Amino acid sequence: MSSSDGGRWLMKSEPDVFSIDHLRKKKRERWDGVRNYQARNFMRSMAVGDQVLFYHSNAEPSGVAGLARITAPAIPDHTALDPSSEYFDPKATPADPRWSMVEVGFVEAFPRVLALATLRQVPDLADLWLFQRSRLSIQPVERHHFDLIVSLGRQGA
DNA sequence: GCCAACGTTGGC
DNA sequence: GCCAACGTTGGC
Repeated sequence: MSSSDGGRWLMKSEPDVFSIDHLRKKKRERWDGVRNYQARNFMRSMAVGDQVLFYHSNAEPSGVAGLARITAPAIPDHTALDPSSEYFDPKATPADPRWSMVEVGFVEAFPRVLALATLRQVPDLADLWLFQRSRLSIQPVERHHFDLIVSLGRQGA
């Protein structure tokens, strides 16, 4: 896979809930349950084919576990309208569902998770959003950052 | 399990 | 519209 002209993103998931191996088995998954406006707005700006760093959060170790890509653009997140869903939002309505989700497809898993602690030691990654915006679950990634992380991840760094 | 960071809510 | 209280995220 070479660099495309599309967008590049980092998306976090807790591997106990949904890991890169879950995505590998399912091939595609709807990224529902995002309840943060900034993250939602980034999803709305995604295009099919955009590349994604799949990040394991709250993990041992936390870090980038592999690559995914966007396989369907943002549509309303129906879980916000479902009272039985843990993601139910009483303020969401069919006319204004408030929240969005994209579909993500598996691309590859790194030989091992590229740990956050390792990323922090790479000088060229010093201004990665991940370090400053640690609570933002979906964020854009600069091309040079993305390519470097992919290179390190494939090496099993 | 602790706690810092920070987004959201709600009283005023 | 400010801001204190509260809840959540996520590293360690």
